[in-house]
Amino acid sequence: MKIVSWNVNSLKVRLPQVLDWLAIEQPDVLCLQETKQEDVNFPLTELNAAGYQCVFSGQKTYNGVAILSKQTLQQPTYGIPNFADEQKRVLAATVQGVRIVDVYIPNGQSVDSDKYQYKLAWLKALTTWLKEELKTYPKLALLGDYNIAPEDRDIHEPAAWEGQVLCSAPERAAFQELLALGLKDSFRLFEQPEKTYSWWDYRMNAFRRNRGLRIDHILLSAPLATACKASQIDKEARKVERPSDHAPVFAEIDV
DNA sequence: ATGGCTTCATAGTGAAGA
Repeated sequence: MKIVSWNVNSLKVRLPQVLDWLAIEQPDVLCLQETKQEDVNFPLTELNAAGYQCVFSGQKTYNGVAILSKQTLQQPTYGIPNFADEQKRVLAATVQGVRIVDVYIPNGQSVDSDKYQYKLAWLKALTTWLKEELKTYPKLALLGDYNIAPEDRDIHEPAAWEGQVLCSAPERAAFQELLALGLKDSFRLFEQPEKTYSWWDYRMNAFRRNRGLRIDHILLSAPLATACKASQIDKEARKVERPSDHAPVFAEIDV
């Protein structure tokens, strides 16, 4: 089972790229973030025609998540239960007995902002929920844009980013709390090239200079981590004309 | 250099992203 996370930064703008990419890569499951599209405008017809079932939760302008799957999507959940949030950032569904959780974790803007406090509270609510979810679904994959670079090796210039949002100690501690649930970072289960990132700023030729961060992740519960055969980041998708600023992140699991 | 670039909502600019 090939599962992928991709922050597309507007599904309206990126739909042709997503369709081209699906036709080539043929993942079993694709989790999208930042669709920035109300549900009434979701391109269901096009994606169904491409062979994918969909669940989606969107809003105008910001946020928005969707799960695309070749196989039947069951037991969909919208948002974090018992956590009031106007922002559409979470979707879960079961595919072939695997619980797929798609998250667009808040950016946080800067460590001294209200949005940063919202991010930390949000992460706490996510962790509390997943602890319960894992009891129901031992085979669980948490995919998405985490907006957290877990370690210095996930940053092109750690000194410049030290203590900044996406890299701060409380955010990294929150990431460790997710790992403490028994989840594994699929990317780090394997030997990886140095300086591999999943996001590059649109400005300052950041992609050409490989000035990036690894902030998109696929965490796997123990039974899935054991069954994981590969994980990589598809940098090619960032090279096309008018790309998303994020690249797709892959994990391949024997299920 | 507190900018750089892209998107959205909107009709000239501002917010937000990361």
